[in-house]
Amino acid sequence: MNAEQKKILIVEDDFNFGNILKDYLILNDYFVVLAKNGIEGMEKFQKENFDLCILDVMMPFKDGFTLGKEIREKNETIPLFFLSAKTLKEDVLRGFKIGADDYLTKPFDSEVLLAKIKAILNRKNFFNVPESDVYEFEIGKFKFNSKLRFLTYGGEESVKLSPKENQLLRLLVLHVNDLLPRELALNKIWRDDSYFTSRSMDVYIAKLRKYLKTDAKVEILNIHGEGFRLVVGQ
Amino acid sequence: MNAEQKKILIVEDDFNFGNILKDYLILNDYFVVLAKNGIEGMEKFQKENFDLCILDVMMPFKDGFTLGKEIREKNETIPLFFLSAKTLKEDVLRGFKIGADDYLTKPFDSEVLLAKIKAILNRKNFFNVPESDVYEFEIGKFKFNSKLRFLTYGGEESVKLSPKENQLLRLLVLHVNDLLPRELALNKIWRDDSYFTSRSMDVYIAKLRKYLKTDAKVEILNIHGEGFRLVVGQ
DNA sequence: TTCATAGCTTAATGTATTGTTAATAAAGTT
DNA sequence: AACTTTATTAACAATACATTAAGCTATGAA
Repeated sequence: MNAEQKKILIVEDDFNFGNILKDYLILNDYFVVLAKNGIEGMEKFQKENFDLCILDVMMPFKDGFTLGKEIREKNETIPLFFLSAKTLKEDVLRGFKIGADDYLTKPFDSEVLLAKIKAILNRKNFFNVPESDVYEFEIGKFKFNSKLRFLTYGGEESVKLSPKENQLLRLLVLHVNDLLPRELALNKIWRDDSYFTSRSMDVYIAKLRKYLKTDAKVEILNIHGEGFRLVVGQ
Repeated sequence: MNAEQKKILIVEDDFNFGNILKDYLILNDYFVVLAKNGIEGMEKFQKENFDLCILDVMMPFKDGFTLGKEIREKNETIPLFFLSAKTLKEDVLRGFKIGADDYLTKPFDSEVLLAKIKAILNRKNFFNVPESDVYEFEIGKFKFNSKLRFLTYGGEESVKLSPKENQLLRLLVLHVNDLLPRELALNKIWRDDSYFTSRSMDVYIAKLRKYLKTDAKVEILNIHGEGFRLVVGQ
C-alpha cells in the first residue's frame, strides 16, 4: 500500500461477496483488509489503524452488531458501516444506536456505497493525518531516530525509547509547533480513547518531558482540553 | 432553549411537512429553527451555531443542493442531511458529492431519522475542528493564534487563552473596528442568550481587556445596549 | 517451566485551568 | 432620581492535567 491510501476493514463471512467488495474497493484505490468473521475482525482491527470499517451483520461466532459495539468502545470516532440483508426497522435502529454511520441493506448500489465512503473519508477532520516514511528528526539539539528508537543529545548520551514513548514522540514531532490533538494520539497509538488510556498518555508525556528537559528550548506544552504541542525555540 | 440542547436547522418549503418535522424533533428535545426557503435558510445559518442541518432538495428560489454547497463552504464539518422525494441515483450521488452525511428519500421513517440524528450528534467527531482555516491575526502589536489559543506581544510573553476567551476574541477580531452585537456572540459562543450568559460574557470581556491593555492602541469599547467593538488605532 | 524484567497501565495525590455565579460598584438612559 | 446596563473582582465547583509510585503482563533467557 502507499501512504495516501485509506485503509478499510471489511468483515464479511460470505467469501464471494466479501471478495467482490474488496476488489471493487481496491480498484477504487483503497487499501482493504478482509476478515471472515467477528473474531478475526476484532483481531485485525487491533493490529493496525483503519480509516473505516464495513461490517456484515449476520455472521457466525460473533455478529456484526457485537463487533461494532466492541469497536466503538475502543474507538469513538472511526466510521462504521453495517451491511445487512435484513431491512427490519429494529435492526436499522439497533445499528445506529451502536453508533453506525450508515446501514446499507443488500443488495445495494456499489456506486452509492463508494460515494458514501468518499464523503465520510474526505470530510475534514484532524484524524486524517498523512503517513510518513521519515524516521530521522532533529528536535533542538536532539537527534531522534524513530526507527531505531533512540534519542541523542549533542552526539552522545543516547536514551533508548520504549515503543510507546517512541510513537508518541514521533507524533509530536510530525506536528512540531502545532497542535497534536489528544484524541488523535489516543486513536493512533492506543487505538482506544478511554479515561485510562488518556491517563496513560499523560504518563508518557511526563516521561518525554524528562528526557527532553536537557534542552531548555524544547518543550511540550499542553493546550487545555485539546492536546499537546511540541515547541522548539530557535 | 437551554444550552445543552442541540440545535437543528430545517429548511423545507412545504409548510405542513416542515412543521410536523419540527414538532417531532422538539418533542425529542432538540432546539429547532425552521426556514421556509434557501435564502432564509442561509440567513438563519449565519446567525447562530447549529449542530445539524436538514435540507429539502426541491425548493423554489434556491434548491437544497445549492444551499448545502454554500453551507459546506462556510462550515466544512457540520452534518448535512438531504431530504428528497427523488430517489434517482444521480441525485443521491450529487448529495454525497456535496458532502452530505445522509440522503433520505420521502417518505422516510421518523424513528430512523431520529436514530441517525442521535448517532451523528453524539459522535465525538467534529467538535474540535477549527471552523475556518484562518487562525492567525494581528491586533496592534499583538499576534493572536486562535488555533493554538495564545496571544503574544512583540514576539514574546505569551498569554494562553481559555476556549471561551479564545472564541470571544476571535469573534471580536472578525469584526474589528466594527460592532460585534452582543446577541450574536451569545448565540455563537454560549448558544443561548439569557441574563446569566450575558453576565458571563461581560466577565470575559473584562479578562480580554486585561490581556490587551499592554498596547494602548487596542481597546474593547462597549456600545450601550448593542454590543462591543474592538478598536485598533493606527 | 520458572524467573527476571522491560514496558505498560492503574492508582494515588496534588496542582492548574476553566466557566459560572455572586457581590458590589460604576456608568449610561429616561 | 430611578432604572437599566455594564465593569470588575472574587468565590466556587467541576474538570483536566502532572507526577511519582505501585501493580500488572508478556517476553525471552536460563
